[in-house]
Amino acid sequence: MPELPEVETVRLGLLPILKNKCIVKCEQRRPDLRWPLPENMSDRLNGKTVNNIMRRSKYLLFDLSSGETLIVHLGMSGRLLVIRDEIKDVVSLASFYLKTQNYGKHDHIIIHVEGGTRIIYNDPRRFGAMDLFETKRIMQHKWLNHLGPEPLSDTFSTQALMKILKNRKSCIKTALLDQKLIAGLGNIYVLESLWEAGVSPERPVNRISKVTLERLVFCIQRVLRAAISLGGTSLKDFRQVGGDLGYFQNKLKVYGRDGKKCLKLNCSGRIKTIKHHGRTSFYCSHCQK
DNA sequence: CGATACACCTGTGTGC
DNA sequence: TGCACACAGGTGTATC
Repeated sequence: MPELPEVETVRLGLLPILKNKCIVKCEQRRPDLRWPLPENMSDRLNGKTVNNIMRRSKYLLFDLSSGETLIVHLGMSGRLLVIRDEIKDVVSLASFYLKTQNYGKHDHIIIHVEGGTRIIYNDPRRFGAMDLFETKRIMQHKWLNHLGPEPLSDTFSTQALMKILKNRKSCIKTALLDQKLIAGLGNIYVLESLWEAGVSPERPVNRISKVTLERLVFCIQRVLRAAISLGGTSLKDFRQVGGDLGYFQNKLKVYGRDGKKCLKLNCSGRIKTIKHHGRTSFYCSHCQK
């Protein structure tokens, strides 16, 4: 679910709350998410300060004062939510106690930060994952070491994309979803970018001109930037850290618009769906070639 | 190596 | 109302 813009939205939301703050307690309400949680996670987090929060692809990287980095992936349904507890008097102390007893079914990990703030990791499907790894070698971690360029960094360009796609035979949609070719795109933003660029998801990568690839690079970056600026896309599960929805779902041009009129200027087509490898593509066969 | 099928989970919506 | 089934933003692994 959360693609690059959603993960970046979470990062930006957590940064002012966690940067240079000390973790005072970590509650684990189950031993695993998609995989087992890191060994002794509580002990390795307690008393550590969050120096910074970075992002690589769809992974959040919490740089800790211990020399380790906490890696978090939200999977399909993961959320990080901030709860601010203000303990001022006896009444709030009582409500604080009540709230701590009142976690939801899928609140799996609760990180308490100095000052009474809690970060809750909630994930119904548990496709998310966490790990702790030495910060100095963080990019060698098995979840990160094969990732392609960040689409919003200067390592990504038409030249880079041409090189990445060279000698491939797959269709462009499959290629753009492949994290080792380009990092951070998922089903929504791949389809939005392809619509914007006028390229069919089924177009074989070896039959795309340089000019078209140039347009595609531009469209990918434009869509991602626009989505980040609106706090990501909330179709179902995604929330910003304060619980607010993102707003980019109101700007989607093809995703989820099956049977509706294509929004491209002067295009008379209708949005169709096709299945690739178990994943739905939305596109307009009239203006996407 | 590249492409594909499947697995991991729960919640929700649809059709009967 | 109940039940079966399809489907959902992701990604590692096994297989050819």
